[in-house]
Amino acid sequence: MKHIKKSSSSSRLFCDDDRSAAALREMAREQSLVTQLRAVVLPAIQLAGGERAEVVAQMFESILDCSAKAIAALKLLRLDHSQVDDEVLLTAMVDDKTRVRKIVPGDGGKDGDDNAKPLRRQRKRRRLGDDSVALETPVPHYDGHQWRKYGQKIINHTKHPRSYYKCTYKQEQDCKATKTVQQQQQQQDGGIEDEPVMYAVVYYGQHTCKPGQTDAAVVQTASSGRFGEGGGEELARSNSCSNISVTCSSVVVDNHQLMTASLESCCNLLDMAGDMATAEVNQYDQLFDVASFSPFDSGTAWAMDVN
DNA sequence: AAAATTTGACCCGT
DNA sequence: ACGGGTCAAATTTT
Repeated sequence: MKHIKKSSSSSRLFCDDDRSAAALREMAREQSLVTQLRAVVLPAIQLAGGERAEVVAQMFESILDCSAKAIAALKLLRLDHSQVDDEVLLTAMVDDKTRVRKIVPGDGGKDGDDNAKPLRRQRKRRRLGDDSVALETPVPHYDGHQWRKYGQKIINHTKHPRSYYKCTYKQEQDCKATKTVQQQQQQQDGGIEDEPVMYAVVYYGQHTCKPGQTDAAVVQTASSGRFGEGGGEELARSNSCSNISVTCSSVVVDNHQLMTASLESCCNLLDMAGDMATAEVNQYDQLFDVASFSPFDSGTAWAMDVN
């Protein structure tokens, strides 16, 4: 019987926290995998020509929507929890600011002060707590939507800039969806050479634009333009309150082996997709917009070169 | 010419 | 005050 007492409440908390965090990670991973699967499956179905493509696309959308909602719900729970046990958490995790975000209700802080500034326009700024979904993927551009880049920023302590996108139909249809994409730091050291470039994608808001006006023929390579050079890297998709990092992998036991195995399967999968697309393009020559469904562009190791 | 991206300034939450 | 999200003029691409 040593010091296993006073910390009992906090350790329990950590346990819960750990478990829910693990659950969140798994769910985010699921999202990443589904996203990647979609990038592989949809192009194939499209090329096979089928009215099924739309159905399948819808199903993918639904699946992703489900997990996004589940993630959001779980996050809310975590948030509540952390508020209730604020004191404990705050004292226990002083040095982990990113993990516990305390929500201060009042915070009058800096009001008054009505200086006469140029007052360009009232900008709504996204808040960190807003519902969002984050995930990591090698195919940040394929998500079935069209995006318009509206900014790029160099983020502290990161090697690659973050790109900001809003729905192409923001104007016409007032769609509020946005997303950010940022290439992940290549985690070297492992023996894995051709490790796929991964992008962190965070999705904010729901799409309210109607897909009807944007069928496959219209969907352009939302990213074929000029990326990759000076620093226009992109990321993929997500939408949650905090940054959940996911790595493509499958269920398992041994962490290390898991990573390796999953990465390999991931690469294989993507290679297959690349081959598929290339083959089809060569064969039909008219490529029915394969590119729009196979965002294997800049930086990544895809064999396909759209142009 | 129109549409999309780049880029630096602007602004706001922390 | 700082960091990062957004705006909008300039530039590039289509």
